[in-house]
Amino acid sequence: MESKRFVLLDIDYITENDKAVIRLFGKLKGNEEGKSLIVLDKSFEPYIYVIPYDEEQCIEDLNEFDINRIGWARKGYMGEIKDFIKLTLNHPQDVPKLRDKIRNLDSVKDILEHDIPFYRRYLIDKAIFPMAEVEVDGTCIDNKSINFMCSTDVCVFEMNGNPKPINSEFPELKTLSFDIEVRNPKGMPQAEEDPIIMISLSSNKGLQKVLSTKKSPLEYVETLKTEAHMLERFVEIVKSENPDLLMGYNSDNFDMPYIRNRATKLNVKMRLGTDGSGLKFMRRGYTNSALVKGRIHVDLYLLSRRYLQLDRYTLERVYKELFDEQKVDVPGDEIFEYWDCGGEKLETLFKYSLDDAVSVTKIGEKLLPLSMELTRLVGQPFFDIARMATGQMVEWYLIRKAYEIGDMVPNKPSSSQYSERRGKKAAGGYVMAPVKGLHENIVSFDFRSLYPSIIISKNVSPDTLVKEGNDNDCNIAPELGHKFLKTPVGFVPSIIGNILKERVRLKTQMKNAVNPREKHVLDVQQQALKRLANSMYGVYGYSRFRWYRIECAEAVTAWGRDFIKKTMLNAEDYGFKAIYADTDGFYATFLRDDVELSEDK
DNA sequence: GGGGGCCGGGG
DNA sequence: GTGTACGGCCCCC
Repeated sequence: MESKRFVLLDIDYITENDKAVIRLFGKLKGNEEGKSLIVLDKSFEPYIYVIPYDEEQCIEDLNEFDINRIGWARKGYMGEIKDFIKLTLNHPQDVPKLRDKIRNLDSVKDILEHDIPFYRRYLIDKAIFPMAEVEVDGTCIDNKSINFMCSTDVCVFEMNGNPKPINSEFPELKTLSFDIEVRNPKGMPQAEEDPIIMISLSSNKGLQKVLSTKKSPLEYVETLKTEAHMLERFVEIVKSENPDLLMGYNSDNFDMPYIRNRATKLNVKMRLGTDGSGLKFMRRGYTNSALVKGRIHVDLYLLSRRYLQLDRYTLERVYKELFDEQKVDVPGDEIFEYWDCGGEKLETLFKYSLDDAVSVTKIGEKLLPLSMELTRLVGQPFFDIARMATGQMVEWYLIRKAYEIGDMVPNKPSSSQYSERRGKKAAGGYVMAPVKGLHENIVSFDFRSLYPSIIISKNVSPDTLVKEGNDNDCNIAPELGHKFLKTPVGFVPSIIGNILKERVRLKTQMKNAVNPREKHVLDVQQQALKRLANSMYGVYGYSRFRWYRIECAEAVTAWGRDFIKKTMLNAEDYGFKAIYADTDGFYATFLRDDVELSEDK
């Protein structure tokens, strides 16, 4: 028995002898620093909860199914502590197979926690976080015995017991950015016909290279005989560089699928994964994502859309925004001409291609830290976080917190619940149309984190919402009259409260920090908390969310409107006349100068 | 004003 | 994969 300490990069599961085996992908720390690791855990089992109408009958009915075992669990649910049947199944895929049959039993009222993917369940139950360090005990196993082909030098390790989370610093990751150029003389590239002519690579450790089938005096150009050789060389470089992150721009929907299609046509195996596996594609709603096992493929287009507020999100535009520099530009429909022409034109194309990959590396350096912190906060894989809307992050954060305090996680809405919810919409924030004209002496007022503050101060939460009760014990929302218990502190308010407290702590620490790098890390951490707190209100109003409660959404905005209107009236007494208001702040002109300016809020 | 359709990025 | 999730803008009635 030995132990391994590593940065947890990613997680999935495979099936061996009809049983699920969790795989933790990591980078080793300590004396084998930098080597890739795959930890296997064969001991984790899928489970769901059942609320019975008739316990005895229910257990009898459940025994008819091919399930592993039946037990009991005590959990908090809708503000009460209750006992639930815990059903342990043989395989994660038995859950979607059996859940409808179980739910439809006459002895069953409902089933719970049947829609939490197995790998996510693992991270939550074992209290481990991606992008942080983990320690495991176990034994190394022979690499070849698991039929891993063409893998990078990787340690495969079978785990005993539980993984231990290590309180660790922000890990330093190796990134490799890539970009392809295609010869497409007729409109948009068609993988059936148009070959890849260049693959540019750029790492955060100094590698800069362009693979191509044409020659160039430029020292960073490496010429390969054929397109197939170029793809093989790309795989070779990824293996030798062994990056943790593979980055592209719109690579989920362009580069990766294109590479896959060309590689299939040319019969090249793109074994980019640390387990020797090829490219995989997942449908995620309206779009695709491309994944490489053991490395994290990040598409910066998605992150740019999430974190930057721009009119357009071309690589050029994003780069300009972050670095205020113009990139080399070659119009897409002229690339084939630059390529065919040769000479200086070709040289420009090489430069452009490398510049794209280098820009991706630089943009990554700006955008990745926030996603990293959100990953460490929410506790779901970086791959998922980089493709998740903030509202979803909030939900997964709450799911983890619910598990920590022994609360049951509400179900996702069924399609009928969803369509019913979609019909209702909570009224929004107060908006006052701007007063026309040129104004002078403008003052702006805004509430710091208005909605999070309301949720906390009014204890707005699904588990504190009451239909009946003594008004004295309740906060009552204006306009609508929704009531919320003053005590105990609700689930969502307590979590937002902790987030805001932690944020204050980080900001103080930040102010006192001397080291600029430390300051920056703390700043990103507090930004991540801010994002999470500010999005938390959304879980009440978005029809797809588990903690959806229209009364909570309505109450929050009603209090918000109430506060801002009262503040505007109040401000008039001090000589301010509001000229424009929106949700959590307003602009006013100062009419009198005999009153001293007071602090806002 | 509200529902349906389309598009984003990439070459 | 304990799958199938966007949001803004334009057009048209």
